[in-house]
Amino acid sequence: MDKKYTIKDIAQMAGVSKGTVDRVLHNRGKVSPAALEKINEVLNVIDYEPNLIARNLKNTKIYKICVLLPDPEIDSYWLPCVNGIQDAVKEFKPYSVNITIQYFNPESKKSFVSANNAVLNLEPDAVLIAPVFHKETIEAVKVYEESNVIVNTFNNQIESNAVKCFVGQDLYKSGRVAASLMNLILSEGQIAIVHIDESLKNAVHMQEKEKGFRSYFEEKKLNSFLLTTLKLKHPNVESKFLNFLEENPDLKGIFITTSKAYQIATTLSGLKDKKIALIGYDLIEKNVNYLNEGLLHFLIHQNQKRQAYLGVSTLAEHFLYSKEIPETILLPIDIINVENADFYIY
Amino acid sequence: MDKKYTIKDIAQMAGVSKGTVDRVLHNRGKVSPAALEKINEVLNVIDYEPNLIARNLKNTKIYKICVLLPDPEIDSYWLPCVNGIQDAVKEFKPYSVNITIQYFNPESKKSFVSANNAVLNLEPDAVLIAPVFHKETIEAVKVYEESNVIVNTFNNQIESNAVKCFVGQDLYKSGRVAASLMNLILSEGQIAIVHIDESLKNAVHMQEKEKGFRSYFEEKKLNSFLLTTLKLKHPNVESKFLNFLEENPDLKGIFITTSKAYQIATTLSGLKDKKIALIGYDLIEKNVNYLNEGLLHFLIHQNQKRQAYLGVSTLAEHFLYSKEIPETILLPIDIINVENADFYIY
DNA sequence: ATAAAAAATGTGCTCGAACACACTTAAAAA
DNA sequence: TTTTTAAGTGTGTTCGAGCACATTTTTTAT
Repeated sequence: MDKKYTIKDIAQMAGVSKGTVDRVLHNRGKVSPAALEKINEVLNVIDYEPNLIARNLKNTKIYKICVLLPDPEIDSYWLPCVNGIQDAVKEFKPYSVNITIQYFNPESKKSFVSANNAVLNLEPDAVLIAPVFHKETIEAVKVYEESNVIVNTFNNQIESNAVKCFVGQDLYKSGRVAASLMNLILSEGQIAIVHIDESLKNAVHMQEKEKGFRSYFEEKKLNSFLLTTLKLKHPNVESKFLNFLEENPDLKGIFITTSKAYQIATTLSGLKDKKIALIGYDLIEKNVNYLNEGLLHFLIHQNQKRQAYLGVSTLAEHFLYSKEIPETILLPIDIINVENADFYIY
Repeated sequence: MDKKYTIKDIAQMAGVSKGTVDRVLHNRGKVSPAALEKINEVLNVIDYEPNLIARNLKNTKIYKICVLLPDPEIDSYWLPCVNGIQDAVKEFKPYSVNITIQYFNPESKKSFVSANNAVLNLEPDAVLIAPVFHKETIEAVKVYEESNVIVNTFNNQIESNAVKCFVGQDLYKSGRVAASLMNLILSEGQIAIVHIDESLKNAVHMQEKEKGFRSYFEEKKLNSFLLTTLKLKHPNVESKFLNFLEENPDLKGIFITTSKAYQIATTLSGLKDKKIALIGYDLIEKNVNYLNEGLLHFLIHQNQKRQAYLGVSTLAEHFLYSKEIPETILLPIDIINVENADFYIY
């Protein structure tokens, strides 16, 4: 019943040679109707599963997968991704899949373009892109498509049907999750939605989260809340935020749409009298520290490590085992507080 | 640089035959110091990774893994586990690993014992047990050890160093997580810790959760809360609970330590005037429905599906790729509310 | 010095799928 | 009927690791 049948077994049972069986299995034609029927009869009775091990043995091609990632030394947000990729590298090392990372400067479009050119020169079979620059990515993807290179993206979504698969999170929903948590901590008052970012690369990202956040309060008709949006940019994050605090002395909660919640927490830790609910994103060390201190109340885990890992592993498994690549992989929106954070940090 | 070296390559480089290289790689002895040195020199320079595909090709042994699981038709709690196992079955079908499930009646120790005997007759290479019956499991594990069968457990932990690996959750911590959420919904009042179970099989399980729950309030010195424990057993869950409600009219919150939170929610849905915070376990359909209705506030996801999957997949990968089996795999304590539940339901 | 034993080394086959190529049989054309 | 072409079928090799066995070299004993 659970015996593993081989092509040779089938050939024997059908009274033909393994070559003929092979032709039937792969629709290579050149098979007489009589032989076809005999073989199909056998195939209908038994449950043939080709031995993937043997199939791949013959395949000496080394598949090349390139990952385009912002340099984590410039923006440490991307560090977990490197770990995720390295996990995949380790996993697929014994197989004929070669994974390389190409870093670029997340503040320089030029750097992104030249990184793409470098990748193209490596003639990869597939690439995984963190599409920080929208327009430039669209163009790069076009070139990859012409060269028959499979493209996966992660973290940020871009609209292009040349992209095979996107790994990420439903940002709108994650904003709603944040809102539901905020509504649990507070029952009324002013809440600020704060966008902190050096560049405005994540504009769409942050907007989606804000939309989701606001939708929750609107839908539930929670009129006792007042939502205010605040944009902060690199050199003067703290000063501008302090201004905002002075102008809004009754602020009760802050939803930070990026991983920079720790910056707000740092500022607030200097003001002892303020008791403000903070919800942010990502389990980076500084955030977790403030979680432990009780200044940060919730973090939403975007699990970039797993995003990056899944981005390449689906590609590798596609090449190795001809697994299908799903169009989108949406990771769960993990709710983290001080009590369960440990289990999400690797 | 990233070329894949084969044993033949190494043999050629070292000026010996592949047989000798093989002996060195596997410490099979019978190698002259001169040859050993030459080969080691080559191995130090290049980065040899044996081709696992080729290695496993020759290995025609079909590994047998048996899963001992309570019949999900008797207790639907175990249904997700079946799905997890079936995922693993699908994944490893093309390889020489055979996974079978042996069901037993979770209310009958006799059934568990006979299931173990049936499994033993199949002469498995490894088993994964849901150790519902503590004493019986310990004894069964002893027998498996004597027959050199690897034993993994999941869901419940048992103390036996004959068990190779446990997959589960930190129950104490999960109780603390529940407490932290309760403390967010309520700021004072009486909270009931409710243990619901047909049999008292999960005694340790539930106790650990209660300990964790209580520890949170004790540690934070939250004296405005009053914690009460309530045990409910099958035939008269509702009546006893209604009694309890009458005797404790000021009850503000309930923490249900099993997956039966929906039973409490059902009863409460009949009493319109009560507004009680509910936190329970497991994303079973009935619970999720009450989550959507707003009667249940939080669920803690124990992810039995993944527990079962990991339980067998670590075994399969151990056999196929000689991966190490970790001693314990602790799954994260996922916090679920109505906003993020979708992403955890498969 | 020669035979016997031991140690070291090399050869060749296996696993299952895939595919090139050789071969046989049947059908169509001369 | 014979030749040519096409259709159908079978054989043999490859992939890399692993291991049995044959062969060669070295060491030890007689």
